[in-house]
Amino acid sequence: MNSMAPEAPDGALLPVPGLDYGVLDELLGYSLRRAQSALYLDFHRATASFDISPPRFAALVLVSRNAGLRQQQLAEAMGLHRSGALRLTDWLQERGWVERRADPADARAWGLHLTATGRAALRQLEQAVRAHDAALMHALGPTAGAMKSELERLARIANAAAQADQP
Amino acid sequence: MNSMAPEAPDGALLPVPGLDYGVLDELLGYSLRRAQSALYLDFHRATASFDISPPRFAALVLVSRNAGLRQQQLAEAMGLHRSGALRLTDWLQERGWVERRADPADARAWGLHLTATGRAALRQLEQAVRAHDAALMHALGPTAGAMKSELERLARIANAAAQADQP
DNA sequence: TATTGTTATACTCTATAACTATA
DNA sequence: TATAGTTATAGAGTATAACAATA
Repeated sequence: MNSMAPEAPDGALLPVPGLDYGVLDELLGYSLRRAQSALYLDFHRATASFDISPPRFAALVLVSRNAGLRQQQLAEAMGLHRSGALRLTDWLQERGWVERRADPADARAWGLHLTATGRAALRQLEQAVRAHDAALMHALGPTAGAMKSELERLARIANAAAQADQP
Repeated sequence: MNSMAPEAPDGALLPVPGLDYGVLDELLGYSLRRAQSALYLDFHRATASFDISPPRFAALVLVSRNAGLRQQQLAEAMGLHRSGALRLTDWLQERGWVERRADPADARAWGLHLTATGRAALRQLEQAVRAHDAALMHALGPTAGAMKSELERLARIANAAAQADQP
């Protein structure tokens, strides 16, 4: 294996015949985890020629579509602490894909911008990721669109539940 | 915050109004990621009084339902490298929830067993996790069962896609 | 030779805490 | 006083590689 991509799990999170999964088999959450694991492995396969990961890809897209984005905004968009957005930005900048420019409106902040190299990388990556996703939706068949909507609804429901007892 | 639970993400992976998500909004994979993020946060909230995480809970359930499980089998069931199963087992053993006993059939292997403390912890945890999951399924409404089946189908499809070009 | 487990190491992804500069 | 970013540190969750003991 000579890919430089981040380490993927060693194997699939598939039910092993003969093992008793107890409550796990009854949980919606565990089904979601199994699906997430499988999609992550396939994302990894589809982007194996790039040194990328889902959060790195998402950050690249967000910067490309929102030129001048600040690190704090990137953190909010990705559900991260600001220190996490900083590390992600460092990584993208080291690869020459993103640059920090002074923000004219606030001397504390950086505006993030794609470089020409970053735009070229994103063009290729986006094609690979779109193909990977389209293949999955095609294999799912006519219910794929409904599934995507239901996942969005589930995300809203679970976010509301998670925040219900936070201050 | 005085929970000892592992660090949860700082915030929700929710769409931020005014930001352009580009291709991300079109991807089934990103919808799944948003749902997974929200469920993870809610799992964390539901188990905040325990020092637990989804993989630790899954490992505890697997050991409880398959007494004498070997570390290698735990790794396979969870899609991990054997070194990951070792660390998970170390963690469960340090807390006194699981013990390693000599495997009578193979002197290289350990058989993993729940302790009385582990059984008591699992009883409480399983109750909290079941309640968390049932609340989500209830909020989803009559389509919840179908959603779970569709997630299982998606996992099978994506696993097949991921393995299609592996040797 | 192949398998089980261990040790040592490394990298990603996340956090917290204490700090600086600016608002 | 609050916010944007940085630095230093930590820990979970993964991996790889080299090793010992056993099959």
